[in-house]
Amino acid sequence: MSHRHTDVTRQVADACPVTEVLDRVAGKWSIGILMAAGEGPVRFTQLERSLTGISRRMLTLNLRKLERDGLLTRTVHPTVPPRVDYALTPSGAELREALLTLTGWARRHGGTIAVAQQAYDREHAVDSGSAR
Amino acid sequence: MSHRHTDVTRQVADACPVTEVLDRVAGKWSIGILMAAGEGPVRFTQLERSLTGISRRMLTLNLRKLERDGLLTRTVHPTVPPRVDYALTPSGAELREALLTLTGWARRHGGTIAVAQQAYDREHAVDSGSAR
DNA sequence: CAGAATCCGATGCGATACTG
DNA sequence: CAGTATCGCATCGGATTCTG
Repeated sequence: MSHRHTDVTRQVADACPVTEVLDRVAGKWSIGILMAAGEGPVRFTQLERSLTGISRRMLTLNLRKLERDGLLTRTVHPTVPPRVDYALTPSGAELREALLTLTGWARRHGGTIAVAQQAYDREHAVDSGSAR
Repeated sequence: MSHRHTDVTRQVADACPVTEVLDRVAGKWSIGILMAAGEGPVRFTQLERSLTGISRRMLTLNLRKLERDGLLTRTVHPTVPPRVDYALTPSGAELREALLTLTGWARRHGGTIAVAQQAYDREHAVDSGSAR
């Protein structure tokens, strides 16, 4: 992986820096992690339990990515057993605030969407038109 | 594709409906489309030009997905040549508002992130420690 | 406890060609 | 103009195994 910027995507990013930024929140877990980390310094296992269903692999990868983007800090306590705390940076905290607006919408319209989907599916199903 | 809810993910969605909703904004283009569609009724080609770099395929797929979610409407004018207008629904418009908060953050911190990444890469590079 | 490494299936997305 | 259909690569993400 390293630090490639997906060469092609870059051209788009030039015209729309927003897209580039959003790409790093696009993952399946990124947002959840930022949310969970907002409650203050959190440990690895803590996050693992908050994000029900996440694998160690993905947690680590996303954590590293967010750290690289300067959205959260990783503090290693040289104890035994090892202990690592994750906390949002100022930028990360601001992002989390912005995301709250989004999750707020999600809570308000989550049900609405499910209904809309079912209506759509009923209408666009293998339907012979108005047969029924 | 149809309407599978990725059985496993469902369990997570139950605990966190937010995740489920965010999944439909997670794509590379969804957000851009919602933004572009916010300016009022927009035509297919219009969108295609706004979202620099998008392929017809992805535009269509995302459009259909958003329509299915009840976030935008698709109006076909039976003329020749055909003409189709896309417009946000009330839900979609609200989502767009929420996303503005996010894109606002993006604009403020886009540069910050790039810097953070480079600093991170310099520090975590194939570095032999303090040799330098 | 907090990872790193590897394997592998599922999905995203782009390029291209065809259509009403 | 506004799609649809098919192909193929790249990335995402899960399961498993090994380590300091």
